Amino acid sequence: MTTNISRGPYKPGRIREQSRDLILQAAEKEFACHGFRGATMQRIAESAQVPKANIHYYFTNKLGLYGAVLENTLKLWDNVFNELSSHDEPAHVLSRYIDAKIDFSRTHPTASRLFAKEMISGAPHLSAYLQQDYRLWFKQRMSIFDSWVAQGKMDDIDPAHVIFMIWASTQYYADFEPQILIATQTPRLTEQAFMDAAHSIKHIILKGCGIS
Amino acid sequence: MTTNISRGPYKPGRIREQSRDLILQAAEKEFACHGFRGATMQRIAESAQVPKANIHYYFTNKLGLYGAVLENTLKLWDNVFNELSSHDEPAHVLSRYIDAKIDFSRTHPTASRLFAKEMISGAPHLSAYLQQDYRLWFKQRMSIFDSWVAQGKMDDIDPAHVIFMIWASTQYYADFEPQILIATQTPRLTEQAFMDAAHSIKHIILKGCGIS
DNA sequence: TCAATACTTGTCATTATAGTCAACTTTTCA
DNA sequence: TGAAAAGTTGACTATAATGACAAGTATTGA
Repeated sequence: MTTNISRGPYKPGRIREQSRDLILQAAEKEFACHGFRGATMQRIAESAQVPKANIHYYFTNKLGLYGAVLENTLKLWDNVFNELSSHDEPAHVLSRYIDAKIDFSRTHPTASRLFAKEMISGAPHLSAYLQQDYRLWFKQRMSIFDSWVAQGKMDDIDPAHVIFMIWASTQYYADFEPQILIATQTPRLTEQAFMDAAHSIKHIILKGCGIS
Repeated sequence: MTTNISRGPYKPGRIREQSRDLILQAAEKEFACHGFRGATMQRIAESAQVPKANIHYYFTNKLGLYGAVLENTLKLWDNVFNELSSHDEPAHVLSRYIDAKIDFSRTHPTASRLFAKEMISGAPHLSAYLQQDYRLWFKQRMSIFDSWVAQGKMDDIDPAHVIFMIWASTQYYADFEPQILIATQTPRLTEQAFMDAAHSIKHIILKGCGIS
């Protein structure tokens, strides 16, 4: 960098933040596509258009970089998780949640894929996260479903499977995009395609659970 | 090998077949866990308990080995694909298909994960396959669904999304096993757990599609 | 039995990868 | 403005990866 024109006024830590973000973005793509082992620092550097040594200035090593990428990604996931709130009718709550999940698949496909790759590999770097917030979240949402069942607002289905079905169906549109594109013979997934998907998923899940 | 005791009578090509299988099995695990780039020939060799050079005797190179693994895996997939037949009532056909898919997730989790990893990476090694059999299969099944809709046997839902939902929901139990185990607080997925999953998925899909 | 074929494997060459380092440039702030 | 801090980067090292090869062993069938 020889100029500071397009960056606004300099503040301490500002360059740091920007460079880190640039590298993190490139790393997310590379890790999502090739996994932890398959990704290379050289390719990440090329993708971010910085020398490889620059990455090591901001991140201790490959694992540290991966950890930072994961941390970034988990923050996004948490936001979507929290869309599934309790203080409402099941139809409304689930509709909102499915919409939010599909929207996440549309706007953050690489984050979804990164998470999926990590899971398929046995989640070796996510145990800490999964053991804490995630389990609590899951437990709480399960009890919401249970109360709906008790109130006769939905069929008596194991809530876990309902949640898994929502997760699976919505993430599919990010993770398995190539398969969908070839099946549907379209060059890319349009916003309309995501809306259609959300509509179908909502129809099947709500009606399938006996929620009116 | 110094003996032939446990192998039965020798026939030309028999050793070849056995050694290839041994290596292919180890390779499937390694590729499923770490992807093409992340897998190493050395680890595959150790897992198969053969010297690395032995792998190169049976397979031209890493890509050739990966191709052989993929080919093996796709044969398994095709068998399950063909479970979705047309000559029956939708409830029966879809039930059978969901059962077959869940059964595949239970009995061939690594095959499922291998396929998932390949898809998430953009399916760089599957284009040939996806462009041929797969598209035809998909088209044909879509028209079956369309006829069901026309006959009033199911709701007017885009069949593509129904198929994607079935694929996503059933494969989830193989691909995202760690997430499920931690959520449900169980050490492993039992056969009963798979049966419960199939039951819930069938309930939601069938009822959700308005199939009686 | 024995030559031909099939299979095995230790060793090596080449390349690719993670990570280091010191020299250099840019930015800050007193 | 100028010294200190922050950031940049080319060149380097050590390690780990793919894959080649030749010398060996086992198996076959005539």
